Amino acid sequence: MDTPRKMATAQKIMDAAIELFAEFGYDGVTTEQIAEAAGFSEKTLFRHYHSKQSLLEKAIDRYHYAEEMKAIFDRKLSGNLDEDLWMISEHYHRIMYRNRKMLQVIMKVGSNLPELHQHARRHPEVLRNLLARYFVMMKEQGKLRDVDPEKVAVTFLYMNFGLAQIRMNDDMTYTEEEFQGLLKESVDLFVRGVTV
Amino acid sequence: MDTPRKMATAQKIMDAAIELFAEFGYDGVTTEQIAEAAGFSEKTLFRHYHSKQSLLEKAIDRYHYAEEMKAIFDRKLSGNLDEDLWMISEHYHRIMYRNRKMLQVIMKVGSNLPELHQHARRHPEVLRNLLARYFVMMKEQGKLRDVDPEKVAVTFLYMNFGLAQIRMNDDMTYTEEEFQGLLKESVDLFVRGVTV
DNA sequence: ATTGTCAGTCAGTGCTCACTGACATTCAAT
DNA sequence: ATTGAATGTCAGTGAGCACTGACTGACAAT
Repeated sequence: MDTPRKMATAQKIMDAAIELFAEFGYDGVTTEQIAEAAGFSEKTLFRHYHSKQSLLEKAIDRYHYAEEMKAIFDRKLSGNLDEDLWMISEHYHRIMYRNRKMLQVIMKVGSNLPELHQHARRHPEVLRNLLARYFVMMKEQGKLRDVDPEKVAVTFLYMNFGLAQIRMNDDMTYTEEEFQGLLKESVDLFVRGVTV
Repeated sequence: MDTPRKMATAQKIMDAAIELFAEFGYDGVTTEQIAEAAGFSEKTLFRHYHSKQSLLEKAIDRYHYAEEMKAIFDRKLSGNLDEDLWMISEHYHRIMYRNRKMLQVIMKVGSNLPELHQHARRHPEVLRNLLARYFVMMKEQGKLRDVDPEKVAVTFLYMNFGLAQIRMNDDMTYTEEEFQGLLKESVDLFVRGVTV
């Protein structure tokens, strides 16, 4: 049976693992270090996860984002370019920030674990398609100047991806407010760039 | 004496090392694999680099970009926003593409090697300052609308950084031409976004 | 008081890996 | 043909690491 106590320790161990994997990489961390950081013995780690790799794999299941973005596109779009893009950006960065540790892990894991890469690469792909569809729609409604919606989608996606990097590491070069200001300016710039 | 033969093997070994580090990460590659990929015995690797880490460190000396970007700003700017930004982007992406393997290495190395991170983080910082100064100048000359030059610089930098990611891995989702087209559209969009 | 669950201890196994030393071999230049 | 530098071979060392097994202790529910 999965008692709450059991789950709590499993959780703590995973938290510690993600934290350490993000900083030092999968190969850069020992199971002993993970266990110690979680406050348990190494033995306990192996009782909950039968291998180091399975621990990583379970952690990856935490990493969502495609699904969440899809939901946003399905429900919340107004048709106002400025509003929509701002909203999309906000959600995107919230998701990226929440998952930043796992993202660092994924970026650091090499091709040793190929399934992981496939898995991770799917997500931005989904978002790109959602954005492209959206821009096609907007163009049909005459809300864009003569641009290639695909390219515009990619530009918007990677602009945001780039900006998200700023908050990946924990150095506080930007406060939350400063970052929001930066985002605001970026999205505004982008909207001006694609409208007439 | 450093004979040409000696240098050639040292070079081959380093090339192989960078290639493998980029794909599997520093900890994910053995010295034996590196030597084999380079076509030499492991022993020879250690005769040229007295440790695995020193091999990585020597490799990092290859990684330039701040200096190159500085040179571009010093000489080649015309004052025409569109031209300048397009030129800067082009150079940036050429440098990033040339150094892509090392960039992958750097991104994958964990905090085990902190000097490396410091070293790497300096480069975008320099470029950001160069861009900020440039946008301040342009604004003084009345070539920008009422924007914050710092934020504009950061947006431009990270937009390009994001786009550079597209070509980091060797999956050929974009051809060289398609990528240039994408860049063109991005820079164009950006220029429209910051001018009146 | 008993029993089941979860965690700790400790000693250990088997493997991998960075790195070495002694000696043999290849190769290029004279 | 000789020499010296560069590379190969092979066997090994010592450390680190994922992972295990046998056993003990803490605690909560019945």
